[in-house]
Amino acid sequence: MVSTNEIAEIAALVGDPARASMLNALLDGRALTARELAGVAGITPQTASGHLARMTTAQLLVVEKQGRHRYHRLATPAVAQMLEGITQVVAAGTGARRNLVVGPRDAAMRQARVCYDHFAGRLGVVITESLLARGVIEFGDGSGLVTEHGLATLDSLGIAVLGGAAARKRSARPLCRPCLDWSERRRHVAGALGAAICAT
Amino acid sequence: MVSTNEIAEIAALVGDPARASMLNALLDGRALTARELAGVAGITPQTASGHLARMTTAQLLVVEKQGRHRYHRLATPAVAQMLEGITQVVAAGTGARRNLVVGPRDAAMRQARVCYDHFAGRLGVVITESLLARGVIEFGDGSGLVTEHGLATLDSLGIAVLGGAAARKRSARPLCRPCLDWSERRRHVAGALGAAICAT
DNA sequence: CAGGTGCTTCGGTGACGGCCGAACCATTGT
DNA sequence: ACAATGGTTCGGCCGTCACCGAAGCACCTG
Repeated sequence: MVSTNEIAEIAALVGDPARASMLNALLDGRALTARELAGVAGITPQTASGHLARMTTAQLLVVEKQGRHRYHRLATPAVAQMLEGITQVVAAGTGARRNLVVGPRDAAMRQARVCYDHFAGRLGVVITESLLARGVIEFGDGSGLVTEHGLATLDSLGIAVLGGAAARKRSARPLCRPCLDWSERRRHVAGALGAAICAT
Repeated sequence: MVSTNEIAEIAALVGDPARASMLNALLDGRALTARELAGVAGITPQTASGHLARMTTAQLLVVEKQGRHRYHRLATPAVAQMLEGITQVVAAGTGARRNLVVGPRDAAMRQARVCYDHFAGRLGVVITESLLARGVIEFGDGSGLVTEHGLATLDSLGIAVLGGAAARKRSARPLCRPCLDWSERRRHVAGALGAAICAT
């Protein structure tokens, strides 16, 4: 059973303005650093660090250390849904017709959304499906790769995936990584390939 | 736009163990008094009164004064959904398979649930649909009534809707009121008729 | 009109927690 | 190896808020 104390614990975490700002900034699925989150919350980095640590131990966030940066992201889609639920209550309290304004914008958001630097949402999923069907990319478990055939195809489309063979080995960033989208619950292309497509 | 401060304000309200207990006790749609809520929260009535006042001004609760009692109830279904969302996060954090335990019980809950004193859930909706199809009741906007034909039908089923003609006029309580169910989002019979059917 | 009950308001106390300054690790680049 | 940068930990300050005792208000009942 879920005790009320646990509910209060989670709610209290969201109940601080600084933490609420950070969670809100992470709502679109991006992964931000502690400094960036401190900026949006209007607090110093050391204070933000404490907040982030607490939210991470409470399973609200997950960290992904990458070099000297630590990217923070919402742990599960359930967290986003919870925030959505709270927002609904706020909207219902401050004025009922607020939904009419948010509704269309939200629908457009779901359609073509940018997740950090690559396409997400329905558009991103469709693109990914197409690339998979044409044999341009392949997905393993937790990783992805671009086929030789796919590399040529992308070049012909004017998508510069890599600067050169040298850069290919240097780049610590995964070239093609599956990323589970929240609204669609399906994989889409992330990593350098996703960014390149998005730039094009 | 919904500011993060408003989100934090609402979340902070839920973030207190005492208030979370009270909200949890009100989750099934019942209306409880301040004393009862103080009991479930384990605090004195005067402390509970302060909590209830704050939640009422924040539009989380509505009060219904009835004699010297003051019944407190969740203001909107959105509040219940918000609590549901928080609970989901708690369940996801404390162990993923918790849903397997809660799931069946929750499903049974959705099937035949009692909302204060009348049927809700899927069973309640089905009954209501049936009554509507047979012309026993009719729904307007925000109110409902029992037809003459329906009164006879209910009598033949052994459902004592009214004690007598005198009681019919006395009762300040609406005889048949549509009540929007949370899980089904569809109307079901509330009021005295719902209570009578439930008793039978 | 008393007497009783439910509820709220007021005052004071205590503790939890957010905040920042300063010092301390870790990683990168020159 | 040495600065530089991002991030975390520690110590102390201060505001906010939950809590209860006591008194006051509102409403039923005899």
